[in-house]
Amino acid sequence: MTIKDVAQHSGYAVGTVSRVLNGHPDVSEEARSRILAVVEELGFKPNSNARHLKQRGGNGFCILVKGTHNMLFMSIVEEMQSLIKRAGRSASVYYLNEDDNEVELGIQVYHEQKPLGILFLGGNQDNFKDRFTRIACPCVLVTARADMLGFSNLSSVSTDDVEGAKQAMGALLDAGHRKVGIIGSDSGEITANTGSISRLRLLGCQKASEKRGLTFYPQQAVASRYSMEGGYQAALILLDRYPDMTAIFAISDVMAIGALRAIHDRGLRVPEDLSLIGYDGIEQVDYCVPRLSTIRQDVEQLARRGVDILLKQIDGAQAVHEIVSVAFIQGESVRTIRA
Amino acid sequence: MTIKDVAQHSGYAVGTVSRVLNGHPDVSEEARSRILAVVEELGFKPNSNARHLKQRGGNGFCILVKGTHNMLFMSIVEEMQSLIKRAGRSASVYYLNEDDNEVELGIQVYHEQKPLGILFLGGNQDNFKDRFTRIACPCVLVTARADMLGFSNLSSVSTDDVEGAKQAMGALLDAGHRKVGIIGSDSGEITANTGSISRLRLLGCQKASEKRGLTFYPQQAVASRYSMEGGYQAALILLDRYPDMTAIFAISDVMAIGALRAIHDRGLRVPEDLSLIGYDGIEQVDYCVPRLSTIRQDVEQLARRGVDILLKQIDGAQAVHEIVSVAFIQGESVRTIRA
DNA sequence: CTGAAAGCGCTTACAG
DNA sequence: CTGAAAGCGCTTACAG
Repeated sequence: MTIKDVAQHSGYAVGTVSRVLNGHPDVSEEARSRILAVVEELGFKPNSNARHLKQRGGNGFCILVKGTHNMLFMSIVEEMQSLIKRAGRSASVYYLNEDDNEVELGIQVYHEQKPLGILFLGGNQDNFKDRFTRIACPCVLVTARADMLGFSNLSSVSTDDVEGAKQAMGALLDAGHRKVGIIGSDSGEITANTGSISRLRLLGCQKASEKRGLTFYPQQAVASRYSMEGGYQAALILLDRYPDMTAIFAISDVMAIGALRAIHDRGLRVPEDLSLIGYDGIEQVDYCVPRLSTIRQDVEQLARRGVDILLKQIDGAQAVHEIVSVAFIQGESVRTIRA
Repeated sequence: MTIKDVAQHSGYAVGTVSRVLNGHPDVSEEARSRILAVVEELGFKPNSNARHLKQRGGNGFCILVKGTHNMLFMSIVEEMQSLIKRAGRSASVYYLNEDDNEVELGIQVYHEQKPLGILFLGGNQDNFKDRFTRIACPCVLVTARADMLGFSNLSSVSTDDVEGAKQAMGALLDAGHRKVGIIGSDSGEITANTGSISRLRLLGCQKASEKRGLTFYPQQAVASRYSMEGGYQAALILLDRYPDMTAIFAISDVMAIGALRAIHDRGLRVPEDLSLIGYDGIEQVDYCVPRLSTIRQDVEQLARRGVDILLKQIDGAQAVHEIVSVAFIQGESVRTIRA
């Protein structure tokens, strides 16, 4: 069943059928209705491979998600899909592991699907630096910054990780905590010149401390994967290492949830014995006992701005770099202690 | 950058390049290495549209996931992706809401991508009954049954929902509970002739009760969405309705997690005041306080069998219908009470 | 407004 | 083992 059959059945040439199918204006009403009738009758569906071969490229978006168990990303994907649908386009989603290279997958997808644009949820600066030049379609990196990468076809929408962590750490410090353990994901040098989210958040911790005239020791931080199990293990390490610790800041909620259980398993209680604060604002924190305090990333904004910017870029706009604000969410997991 | 460029640079004809690219055996080692070197050097990527045009259809799989926040499905998808990759194929994933029609999306995807096969994670019998005939490629429905649907290109891999629920309910009854509330998703008639997972699980509850000479009242069950919030609200309703209830069985873990918080908010404790058991075996139950007892669905088996069956079907095998066993996982959320 | 024809980038019999 | 050529199903200048 091809366009040729439709041509035959309708008495028109394949070119005319193609024009009707693509809604070109220069076709007679008669031809249009006759052909459409045949299409309907035969149940004809155009072969998209053939179509795209000529049109050089697909008409959908790709969303590459780094981290298969990341609840925050899940929510963003969901939101993005409905936005993309509303814009009359389609999207296919690819997942990859935290440790895999999203840019390599991007290159592959770019060539296989020839998408209109790609949305990266999460990403590592180094991967982009190395190989992103291989991707020539409009792209947006979401939740991580890309401004200092300087690619003309790569925008970014991120949250202010330094500020968010500053707020989280600040909340603990202001509640009187002085011995704060941190569950991070990366124990490299703390600097703003790197895109590592973990480091940016550690930098926020440092700033919050210094602002209050306190010293921040990078050694307070333990590395962990972005998972409940990772948080669980990291919390155990912290508990062993710092017996006088009174609070933990986990740089993601899933880690915090793991930590919550670890603390419980050590016979301690949150917040009575130990305060705990997470980061991300995933739905699940509201169902924890105690409800976790956290820094909420605005899922809706991240999704909306990401899709919006990509759409504009496809229409020829320049790459832009936006930062979406974060908000402190008060839970039940932080106790105020007296000096 | 096309296969033609590679041919030119390597000094071979396009046909030979194509054969190398596709791993055909009848190429000299010399040609192979020379061509591969050029491919590498030029960074050539074949145009999959052109490739598929000839091959009549895509070479990848599609995974349609019903429910964007379903942790169980997330895990299955993850597992499937690595299996598909290992089989030398690719997969793109599409998410749709719990209430949307997966078969309609399937039809769309079927025409747009011409996939080798489609994996449905979750699905509603009625949707399949109505429109599945429009999909002509091999398909597998995972976690729901399709045996009584009788489509020749639709296999299924499911778990024994009746048996699983029977075990869950049985565990509560054997622990001495007599007033058991149920959080389901569907309040229709309980029968085995429907594919509704909720109803099958309710049927399991009924069987567990009757086996012990107890009467089961469908009114014990309250409907809920498959979400934490749904479970939270449903638990509140149950708590109001059955003040003498001593246990709750939620037919999914996410519902159970919501219920856990609801019970806490009513000033009750699990398992001291109320026992609780979930279903699915998602990772998160292990980090709850208390750790939730649940029925574990074998994610790995579901994924492995699903992909396997699809692969075989693509090679011409008939549709099959398999059932993967479930296991009771002992947590800390069920208390034994004396009569 | 419509048709005939070239061409998209690849695969695959068919010769040799 | 390799090349030349036909053809996959569609789109789109180019004529008319």
